[in-house]
Amino acid sequence: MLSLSIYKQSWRCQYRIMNQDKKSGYHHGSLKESLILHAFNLLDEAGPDAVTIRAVARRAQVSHAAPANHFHDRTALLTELATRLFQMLDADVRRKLSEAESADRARAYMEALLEFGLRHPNRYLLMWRQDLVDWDDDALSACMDALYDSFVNELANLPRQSGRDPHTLAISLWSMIHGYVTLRLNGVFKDRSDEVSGANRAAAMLDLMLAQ
Amino acid sequence: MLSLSIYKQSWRCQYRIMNQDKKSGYHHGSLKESLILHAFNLLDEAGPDAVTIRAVARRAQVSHAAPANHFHDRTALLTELATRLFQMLDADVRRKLSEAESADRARAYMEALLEFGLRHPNRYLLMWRQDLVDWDDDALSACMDALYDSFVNELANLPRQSGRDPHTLAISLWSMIHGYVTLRLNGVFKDRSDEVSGANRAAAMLDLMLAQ
DNA sequence: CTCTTATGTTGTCACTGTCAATTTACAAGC
DNA sequence: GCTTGTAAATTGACAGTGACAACATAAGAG
Repeated sequence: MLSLSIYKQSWRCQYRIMNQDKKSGYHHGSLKESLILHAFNLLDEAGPDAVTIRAVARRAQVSHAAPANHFHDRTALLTELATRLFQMLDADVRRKLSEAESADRARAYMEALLEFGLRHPNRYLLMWRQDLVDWDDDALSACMDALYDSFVNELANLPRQSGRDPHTLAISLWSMIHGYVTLRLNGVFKDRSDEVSGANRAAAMLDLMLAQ
Repeated sequence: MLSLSIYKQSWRCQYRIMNQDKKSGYHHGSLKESLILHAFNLLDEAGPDAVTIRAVARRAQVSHAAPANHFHDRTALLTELATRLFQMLDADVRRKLSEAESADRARAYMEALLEFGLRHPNRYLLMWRQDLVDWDDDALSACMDALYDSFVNELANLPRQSGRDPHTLAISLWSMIHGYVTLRLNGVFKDRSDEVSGANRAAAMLDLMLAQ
């Protein structure tokens, strides 16, 4: 019976790997992750509004009510996506920080935020859609808090900015980058004032704020 | 016959005034304006998502398909709202400008934007919802352009900023205020760092940018 | 008075989120 | 091995949405 149990176990494992995305039988095996995967694809392809419960279920080749077992709400699904996106952003920040020289650590934060937004427009838009995402969710707000707190910390350690309130500086910088990305993704700067390279514009903006 | 025409004209006028919001007979009389009025009410009460064609039609006491005669789309209705909101914002800016001293004219712009956003959260959110509003609409983009251009103009005339690129300065300032308002409306700064008064925080942020 | 057009009406379709009732798979206890 | 319970999927339904089509009526022009 032991061997049987082991066999079952390994079969289950193989089943899960093989059916990462396909259903063979009544149960899916790893539906939750599959739903998230397809939700991200839909998000990237067609924006937050396209990420409907039923569309995601269709892509996972599963009935329209199946996702309810894993996500109570549509909001719950989108909040899960947003939480993971904040984690991805955090990873980007850490990568940039590890490469940055000590003087440019604050800049690395801002650049990570900017690049993330410009590289994945729909993902960035979802992260800040208050009406789609539950900001009271513990996991989500924990990710947000961690990101913000480490940024404030970085700014407080900046030698030249010692006289300034780090919160004011943090909120100013964050607001500026976030505002710029948001306006740009919304097409406001489309053809205005040769808005070719967001990175160049943002660099000039950061110069305005940091270098003095 | 001339007198008849005049009589008809005045009767029509009176009819329109009397039935600003009520229908008496088959035709409404001034449905388009009534729809816009109720759409603004819905927007203020419950946000952009609550402004559905059918909900607006119900409030105007009219059938669900009636609005189609005045707005081809839901997008068309929301674009009309956004256009008017940009005009209101423009009026606010002009009012603030007329009160401002010459040194603080750029600041007046930013304060108008900030106050508009914090005073009318749902209106502000709608104005920047790329997925709900048609940014290629001529009337809308004309309003946007006028607002931005006059702001750049104001910054270019600032004596102390003569060495800087006015576009970079304009985009930086606009992005910062827009980002701050957006993040604040989304509840990001809810209890973080004593975010009590948006005006105070914003004043400190503007000091960071302008006063040096 | 008649004809046209603008502005309403009802009805329908496909889609959505959410719920209820049902069916199946899996695991644990005997 | 068999039963039993629970997790995870199914179908079906409901109300709400935007959009369209077919139709009705009112207003105005000739």
